[in-house]
Amino acid sequence: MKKTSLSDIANHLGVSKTLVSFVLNGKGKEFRISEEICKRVIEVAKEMNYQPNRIAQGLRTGRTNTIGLIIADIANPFFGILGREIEQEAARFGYRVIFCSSDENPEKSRQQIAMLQQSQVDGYIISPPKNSEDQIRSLVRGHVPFVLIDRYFPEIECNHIVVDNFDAAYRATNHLLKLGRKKIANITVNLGLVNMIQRTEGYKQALKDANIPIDENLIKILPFSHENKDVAKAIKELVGKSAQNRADAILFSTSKLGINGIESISALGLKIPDDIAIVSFDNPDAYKICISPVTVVNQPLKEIGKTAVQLLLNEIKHPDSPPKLQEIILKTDLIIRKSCGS
Amino acid sequence: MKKTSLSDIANHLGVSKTLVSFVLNGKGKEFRISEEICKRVIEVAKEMNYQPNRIAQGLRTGRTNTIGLIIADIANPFFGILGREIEQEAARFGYRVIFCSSDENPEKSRQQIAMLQQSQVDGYIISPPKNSEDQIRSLVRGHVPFVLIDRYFPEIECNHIVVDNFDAAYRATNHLLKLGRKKIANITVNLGLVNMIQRTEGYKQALKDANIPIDENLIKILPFSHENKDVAKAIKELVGKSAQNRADAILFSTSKLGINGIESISALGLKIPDDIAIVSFDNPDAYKICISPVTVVNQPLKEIGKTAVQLLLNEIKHPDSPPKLQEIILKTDLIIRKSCGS
DNA sequence: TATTTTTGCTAAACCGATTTAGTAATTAAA
DNA sequence: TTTAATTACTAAATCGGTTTAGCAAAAATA
Repeated sequence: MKKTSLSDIANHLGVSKTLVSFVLNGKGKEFRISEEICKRVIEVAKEMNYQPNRIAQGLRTGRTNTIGLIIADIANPFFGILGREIEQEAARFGYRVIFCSSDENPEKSRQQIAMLQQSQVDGYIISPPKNSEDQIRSLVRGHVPFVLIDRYFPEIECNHIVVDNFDAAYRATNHLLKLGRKKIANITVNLGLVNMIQRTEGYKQALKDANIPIDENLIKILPFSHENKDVAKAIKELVGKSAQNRADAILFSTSKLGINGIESISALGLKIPDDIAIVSFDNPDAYKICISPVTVVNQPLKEIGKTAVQLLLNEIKHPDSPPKLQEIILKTDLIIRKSCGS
Repeated sequence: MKKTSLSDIANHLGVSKTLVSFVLNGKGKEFRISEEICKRVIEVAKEMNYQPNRIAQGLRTGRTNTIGLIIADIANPFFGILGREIEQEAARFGYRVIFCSSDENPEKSRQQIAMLQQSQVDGYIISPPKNSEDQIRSLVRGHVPFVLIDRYFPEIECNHIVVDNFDAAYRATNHLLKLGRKKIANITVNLGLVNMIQRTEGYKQALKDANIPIDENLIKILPFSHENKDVAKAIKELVGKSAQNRADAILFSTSKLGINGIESISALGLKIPDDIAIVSFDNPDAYKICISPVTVVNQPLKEIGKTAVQLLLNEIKHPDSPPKLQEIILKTDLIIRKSCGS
């Protein structure tokens, strides 16, 4: 019942384990092992159900065929779908993925990077939390292959794959403007990361270009660890009875905000889109079946995941090639449903 | 910039790497290394930013502190949340998790188990697809630590953690009966696994106990890889205009079915709960904000995940203890919202 | 004083693969 | 016939740790 090792096969055939290793790595020709022996080795390996010990392999070669993935939270469908794509693409190339949820906590991500480093992963795909710049910089210094996704730090030169958040928010806001909305609010979260900031910037620019003055009261930046009640409060301030400058539309910067927001809007007895129009980033199932299906900024998750893996594997395979770093900015698409009226 | 190894520390201090290993493993006392040297070693290890090579450690000790997780699809929030709990609990005990999505495909799960075996994982947490009995049996034969979650094979004796699906469906159906529904349908999926079968059994039993004859036309078993249109067809047959024996309630056995189902119901212009009441398994966000928030069978995902890890680690730590296998059956709770009327 | 025990430490084997350097036997070339 | 080249293979080092067995010096005991 014990596992079969290279030596077991070698002993069984009366040859050296060197030979067995060569053959099973497809280097039989290269090292001119006779056809006959090659065949026997492969045969016996199958018979004895030989499974190479990747840990031993990894120790010797320095490559583990494993990549480390650090995202905010795998339970969040946004990262769930992204994680799935990454897992799938990695598997295509024979790579395993160790998943880590950092909860946007830089201390956690620091520990996770250390853990992954000890595990000798070949590279990292990271969605870095606020205040993790030093961690990323130390990866750069260590010449460790890695790719950032979803966000990045403008001051650190490194591979990253993100969407054009400015453009996405601009277009979403414009969509609301075109449908006649004038008092457009933005509910976002204080992540302190470029992606969120750019969303609000895009929103502002669209208003500016439409000659609508920006009303800071219509921009609600919630604390990172916001709960339902925080969103409810923001909604009340924007569209509640006592709101002075009632909003007629809301752009939600995340789907978590949007889902909570819709709950609050319903609780206030308001109708979407009649009383209030909404657009949200991300495209969870919830938006397809809710009271009034939600118009969303859809991110190309499949492409982000695939590209991240490909970029990373390219780095891994060419460790000392000229460091032509890649900044990939993908476009989003606006899926128009019923939440903005027509 | 090269990584620090045990030998580096040893050389730097002019001691043996044996000593350094002892000290850093907290065995200084046990092997009576002098206080002074212990202190120096720890000091220097920190100074040189020593990170143990877990791969080398794993090779020697035979334990990698890694567990393999095989689920249907990490992009599915049900498994996303479960995966998250497992990752978190594993991390508490210093374990990493390699995530694999099998897509309910036994060939994929077979490959994934082989891959994980080669990676020398210490144990497995598996949500086994249909027709993977042989794979599970071979784990049993190999005395490999593992725990099944969400489903299991009644004919294979092994650790598993599931919910009482029969009871859950029974109670959900009863809830509909108490609210006066008579023609209750069940839309489920042909996974061929006990969990789904028991849901339909619980549903049937509740009807029997209420002296309502079972109408097989009201039970729609969709193919595993069902799409929106399959659900739409089933819905049409149950509540469409030309339906002869119109259903007045539906129990959805998964949230994927339920979400698609609600879309179809809306498309037909029917109102929930007036025209049709619904109850669904699982508790995705979507159900909280949809037209009429959905009454659901909520599974204790946190507990399933935590318990699975604890059970597994217990197995891993006591490899040859009496194999007192655990069959853990957790209760679900019915969260009552508005989709059944009142 | 001689012997035993304890203290503080190290050498070397080992885990299971890869890889470098090399060797004996055969064949080809000079 | 001698030398060179080729063929078919192997021994041993290596990766970075852990672990077993053991050794020299000091301390304790007889």
